[in-house]
Amino acid sequence: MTGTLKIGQLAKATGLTVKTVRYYELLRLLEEPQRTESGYRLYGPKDVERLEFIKQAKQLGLSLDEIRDILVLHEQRQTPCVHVLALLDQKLEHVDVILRELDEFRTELMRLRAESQVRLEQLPDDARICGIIERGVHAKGELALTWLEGSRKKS
Amino acid sequence: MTGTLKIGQLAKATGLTVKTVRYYELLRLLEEPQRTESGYRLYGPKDVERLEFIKQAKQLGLSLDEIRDILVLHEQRQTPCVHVLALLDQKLEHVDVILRELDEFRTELMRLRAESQVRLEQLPDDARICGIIERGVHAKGELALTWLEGSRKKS
DNA sequence: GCCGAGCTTCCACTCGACTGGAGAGTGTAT
DNA sequence: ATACACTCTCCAGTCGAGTGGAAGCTCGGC
Repeated sequence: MTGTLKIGQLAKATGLTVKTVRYYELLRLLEEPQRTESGYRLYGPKDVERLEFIKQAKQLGLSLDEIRDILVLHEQRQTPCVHVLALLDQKLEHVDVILRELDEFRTELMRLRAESQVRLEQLPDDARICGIIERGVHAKGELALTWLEGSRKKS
Repeated sequence: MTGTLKIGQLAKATGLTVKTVRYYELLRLLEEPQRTESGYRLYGPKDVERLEFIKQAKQLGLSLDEIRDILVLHEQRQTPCVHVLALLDQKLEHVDVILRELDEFRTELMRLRAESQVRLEQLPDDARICGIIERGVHAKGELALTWLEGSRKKS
């Protein structure tokens, strides 16, 4: 119990925000911390470690739900590694599918782009709305598209 | 104005739901339709065409906002093709970045997986929480990860 | 005259991982 | 004594593209 940190210090130490730390507690990713008399949360090095773990796991593409499952296994003194390995295999498969679809989609976009540049010169203005789009896309890539949409939030 | 369709028929014709059609109207992707005396929406072939256009554009990874912009250009009798071409170039660049990051991430996952399987045999139980995760990830792939997260909704 | 399908509006909810802000209490430096 | 930073709880909002459902018209057939 050396080094009791208040939430702001914990946040700074881990590079998260105070809000995020409290949010993780709400989702039971962190155990309920000790409190001062006045109700301030107090944290120790184990909490720093735990948050670092969570950050790493997020980097691996695990959801907070999945991370909590791992943490629960750990609390029950089980070794979550086998579980984690299966999870990673799943992610890998997932990534493979997206990679394949995205590559196909890329090819499609390239094709469309190349074709359209020719067309812009040849037929300037007889398309209904926009000939480029109306020429359409033949790749299916349901999954990849969903992700591309999702990606807009950060771009 | 031949072939006036009610909303359900339009939906069936385009493979969308009634709800979605009304939603697109709300977002001003469709013009306000004519109504019957009793208030039912009435659509014509131009609307079918417009919805097909929207579907195609979505397949190309455009957002409803982007699609509306294109449609507005069209309504102002401008040719949106040049605009669209720029948009597609942007998408393409976007996809390229994701592809690169995702590939890097895949490599990282593979490495971790391979390493971990060795480790599972060698050191069954001395990790803090889960050695696999704690060995960490060295690829950065901020963008790719965001998308992987986004992808969970459909999986 | 009545049933059911289809239409209307309006409001709320979904998903995930937060973020923003109000209003109140606490801790510390001047 | 007071300013200011920090903390507390609680509620609501964000993003995008819809979906769900209630309450109430309307249309067509029997």
